[in-house]
Amino acid sequence: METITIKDIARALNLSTSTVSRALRNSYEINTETKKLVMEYAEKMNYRPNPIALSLRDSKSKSIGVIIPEIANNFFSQLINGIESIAYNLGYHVVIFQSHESYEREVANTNYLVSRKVDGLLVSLSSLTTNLHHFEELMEKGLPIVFFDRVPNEIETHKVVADNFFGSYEATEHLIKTGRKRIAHITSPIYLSITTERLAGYKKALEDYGIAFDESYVKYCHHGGKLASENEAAMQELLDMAEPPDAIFPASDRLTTGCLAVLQKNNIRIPDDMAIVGFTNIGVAELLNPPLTAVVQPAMEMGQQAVELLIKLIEHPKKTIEYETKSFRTSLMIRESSTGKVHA
Amino acid sequence: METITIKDIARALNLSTSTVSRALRNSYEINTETKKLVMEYAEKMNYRPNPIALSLRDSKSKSIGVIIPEIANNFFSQLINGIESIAYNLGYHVVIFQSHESYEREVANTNYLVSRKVDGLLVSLSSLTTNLHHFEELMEKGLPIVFFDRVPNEIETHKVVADNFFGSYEATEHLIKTGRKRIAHITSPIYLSITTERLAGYKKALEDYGIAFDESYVKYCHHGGKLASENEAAMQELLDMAEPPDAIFPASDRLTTGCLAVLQKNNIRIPDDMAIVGFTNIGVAELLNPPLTAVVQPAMEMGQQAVELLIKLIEHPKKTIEYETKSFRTSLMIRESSTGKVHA
DNA sequence: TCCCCTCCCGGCAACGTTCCCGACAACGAT
DNA sequence: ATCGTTGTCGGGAACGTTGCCGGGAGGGGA
Repeated sequence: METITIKDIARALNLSTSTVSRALRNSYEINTETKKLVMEYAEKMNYRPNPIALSLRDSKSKSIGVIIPEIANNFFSQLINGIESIAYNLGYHVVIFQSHESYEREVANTNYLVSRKVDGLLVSLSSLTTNLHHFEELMEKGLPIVFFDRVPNEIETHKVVADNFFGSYEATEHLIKTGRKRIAHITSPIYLSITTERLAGYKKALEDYGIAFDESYVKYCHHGGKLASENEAAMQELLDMAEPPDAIFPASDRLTTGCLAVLQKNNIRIPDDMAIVGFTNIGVAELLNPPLTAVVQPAMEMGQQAVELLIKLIEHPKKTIEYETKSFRTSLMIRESSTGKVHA
Repeated sequence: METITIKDIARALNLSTSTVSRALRNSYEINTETKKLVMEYAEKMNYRPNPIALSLRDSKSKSIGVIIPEIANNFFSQLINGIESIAYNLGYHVVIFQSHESYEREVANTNYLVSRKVDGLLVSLSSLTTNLHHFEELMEKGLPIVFFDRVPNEIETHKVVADNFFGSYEATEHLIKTGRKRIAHITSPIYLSITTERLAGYKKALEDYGIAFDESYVKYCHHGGKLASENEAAMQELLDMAEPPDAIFPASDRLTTGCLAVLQKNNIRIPDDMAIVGFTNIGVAELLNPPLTAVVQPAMEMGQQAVELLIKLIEHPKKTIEYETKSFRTSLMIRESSTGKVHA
């Protein structure tokens, strides 16, 4: 691993390290020929500045940390693609951590990333996070943070979200218009921003169409791995009701597939006995049985927007900026799970 | 971002930095009381050693780089979960990069990770990589690399793979035993290890059951995004044959969903007109239409094994080790896409 | 001739940490 | 009293880079 340093170049060319450094940065106070000499030699020896030394010097790492609940989820992995494409072009390095829906791991990851001197953080909250102290502290210390998807109300900074109210309204409206009366909503814990927003859209649609809101048709579940049974239990409760729902609207990727599995296991015909519309970016929605109607978020664009805002924050820290919340429209992809056209 | 350093502690306690450093490392040559004093003060002030300074000092970063074709793929994201769980416990930090099936990006990512001084690399080759020079060079310089899934024959190091031959044999055998005669195989470019191994298993099963191998039933496609049309074209060629196949065996996640989409678009009944078995870790296989028979790889375990081997290599570099190739058995999950039982 | 200014370039410190090399006191042994 | 030992600690260098300061050579103007 003998990497060449500025010192090596200086020694080889009989110059000082300062001169070499400035020559490489194309400083005006270095003779043109000297610059050429240095740059050609550096090129020849394949010199690459040591980013660690640079980080130590001016405590900047040209890297940003991303904390998400989990990677194995289409919405988040698409979002990461968006983040990476932009960050890469702007010379930033992306470090990804998963909270696995655990508050403790979220805190641990945050601390780790900060000790690694990331220049900023991109965060989507874990479903078990109620205490935001670890982020508040960092923001007070001046570390730029941009939240996306699951964002905290209590913290003021840039945020990037989908128009959850609209997406949820549109989905619910669609179910109503296709004749459903008893629409259940399975969603995340109530202290998540996406939960309240989607719940609100759901309620508003019911209200606008004169359907009474029934709390017993709403179930709150965690997303996390071990808690998948929670999802199943909630579904079972719904199915066991005196008047079970005739449609279900799960509010996330994980919940959607969970619901589908339970319905399939109980041999419930979709959409005949139960319509379903998922708030999900799952890639194979049209290959499902039946093809799944879905509220799709522009995940890639959301990732791009988030990282752009973050980098703006990093590179212009002085500017006391108006923090903004970018909202992206979702799109409703109507398929058979909610309409029941042909059905192979 | 005023973080406390060893110097601050030294100044506050009227000691030298050396003493503080040794006290914190619990060195035997420091007075017990002094140690206690230092450690308590450090604890109180929430001192955390600066990993960047440490990296600079002994050019180790306690971090490992992962280069994979893409994250938005169940096999790889499960694998990453395995990698992270182990690495985290062993005090290593995981940096993930996607090659997006591009040779250029693979090289760029490799260089970047190396310049960031990762202690080792975990790599699954892009489908367009034929030149391995960038990895060979690093290995000569002493950087530990472990390959997984798509591994190069030409490089000697630890490797972690699925038993692709077996998985492919078993899938093909299953199709034969359920009465299929003309089994097509859609796979990756031939210079990928997984391609040749899976192809070999496929051929062997045909041979063992007395079915002649027909090259025109094998199609080679790239995985990458823009090249999805390639997959579609290959499928169409198969369907347009004089004697089209009665079963299809795609060799990866992406290819499997691609094939399913084409079949659906052409209104081909599965499994009546065409059976399908996918070499895929897709999470919703049983929710597909129809539920998909799949060769599943123990992705998480493979990730764990790979990172364990890598860290062993990193931490015991002197030991001239016998390089080993760990092979994991796949499991065949039989569902309706290949059997055609009930079919809602 | 003297002075000042411009053009180049080198020396040094600093970022945070550890390691090597000493230094000095106290103490027992000779 | 002298010497080596042990127990504690400090000083300095080093990792790679950049910024500040300073300095010499050469040229132009008074």
